[in-house]
Amino acid sequence: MRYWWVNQNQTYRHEIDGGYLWSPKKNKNQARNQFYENMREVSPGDLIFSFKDTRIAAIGIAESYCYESPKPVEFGTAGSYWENIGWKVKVRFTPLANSIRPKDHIALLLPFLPKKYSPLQPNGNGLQSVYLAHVNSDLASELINLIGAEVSPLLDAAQTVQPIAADDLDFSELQIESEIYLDPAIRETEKLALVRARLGQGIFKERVRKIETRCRVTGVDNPVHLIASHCKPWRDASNEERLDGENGLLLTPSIDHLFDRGFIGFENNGQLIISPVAHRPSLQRMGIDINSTTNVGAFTQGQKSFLDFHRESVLLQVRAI
DNA sequence: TGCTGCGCTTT
DNA sequence: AAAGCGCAGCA
Repeated sequence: MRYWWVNQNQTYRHEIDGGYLWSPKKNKNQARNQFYENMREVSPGDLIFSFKDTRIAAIGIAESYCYESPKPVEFGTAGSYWENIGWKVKVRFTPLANSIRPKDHIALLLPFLPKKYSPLQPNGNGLQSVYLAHVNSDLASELINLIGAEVSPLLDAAQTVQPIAADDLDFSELQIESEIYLDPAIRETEKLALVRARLGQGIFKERVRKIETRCRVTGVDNPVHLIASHCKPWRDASNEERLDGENGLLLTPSIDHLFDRGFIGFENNGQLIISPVAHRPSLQRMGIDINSTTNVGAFTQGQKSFLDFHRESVLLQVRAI
């Protein structure tokens, strides 16, 4: 289990009631933001300290991994400068009776604050620049001690969390699909091709097959068992990119799932990347060698640019700068 | 609501 | 070095 700290002054009510965390992917100026990147490394069962009005007002238990999701409409004017597509994690929050004020205990906490990306200033005040900060286990123990007995049942609950799937991904894709159907500017044949491309079939798959011959991970080469998986996801791509053969890999269904949801990825040199949040035993049962490094071979120039997007925007891993 | 602040990234 | 940015804190 890992521990996190979330600043929720502006969105506390929405996120607590809605049972989620949401962040943009990038700053307004497209700069990288470590506190948004951290969303990608949350796992079901992680414990989240919710900070609001100078206090830790609630504790959350993550119930899903991170996934791409549109900005919640209920935010209204809060964070109006945030881009429309961001990261979401499902969380069950429990408000605290003893909502401690970290500043009152800063002498105790100070030794455990990290040098970088700390959620607190040395004087105990919060920081506007923080959204989701990592909390090391020493700091977490101190906070849990200060809050007291009401944390125990939450810690127990965290041990037995049943991970929830990212159900609103389907919803937003179906929304895009109906927009395609209604668009008079798209020919009927292309509409069909675009819809089939979402499922990794049709013209898109035929185009991918001109570049790829087998599942890079399992080696399966019978097209019956292969799905054309998008490197730049269908929901993020332009219509042209949705049908671009360079934007696809032929994968068996379980590998397609792992790649689509960011549990695995590929370096441009062909090296398989395994996300730190992935459940290793499951990956092994899906036929991935988790004990040694795997190289799946070279990619074309076009594939590399789509794989850049996948690592940057889908893979559940905080990348080095 | 607006003013000040700090830690971080980018130029 | 300097500017830009952000789920803070305070009046």
